[in-house]
Amino acid sequence: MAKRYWLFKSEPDTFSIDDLQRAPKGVAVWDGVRNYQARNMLRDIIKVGDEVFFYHSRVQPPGIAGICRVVREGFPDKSALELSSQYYDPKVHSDKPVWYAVEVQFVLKLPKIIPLEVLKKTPGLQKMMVTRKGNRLSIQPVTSEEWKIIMVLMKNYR
DNA sequence: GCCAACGTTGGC
DNA sequence: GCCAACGTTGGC
Repeated sequence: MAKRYWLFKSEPDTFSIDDLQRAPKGVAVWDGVRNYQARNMLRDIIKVGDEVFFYHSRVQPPGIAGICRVVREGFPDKSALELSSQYYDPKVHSDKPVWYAVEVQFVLKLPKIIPLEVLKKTPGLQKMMVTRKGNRLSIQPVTSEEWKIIMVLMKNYR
């Protein structure tokens, strides 16, 4: 099976690449995803070893902040059951999970974010979800071609 | 902080 | 099952 690549969005005020780097062993649960399309990818498609661009949204500038790797495949997102969690979902019961999480491990942090504006201008990246207007999906597939292009771009940001 | 774009909800 | 209303995302 060919290796898969992804882009995960996070608001750094909630969870940033620095938070991931500081976590024990650089490992953290990627939870709180409450969108069915993203859920399906977390539950069914994303596998251990897949590589992920860590994207910071709702900051200036938004863009790719680093890389992480999937170390645990889809499992029920417990935050949906926790009343105190901002991700609590009253329609979820423990015997029938609705939402799923994965675990990721820190790989690298870029000294400088690769801004969305640069991604938009880079040939070969115009079809990426993240560069398209109005896209809100927080878990996005990235093609191996796009991954390669961004890895080359990255040399200017480290 | 604004607001366009999108996903979800719920009345019918 | 349609679709208007609503809530959320996220760039700007």
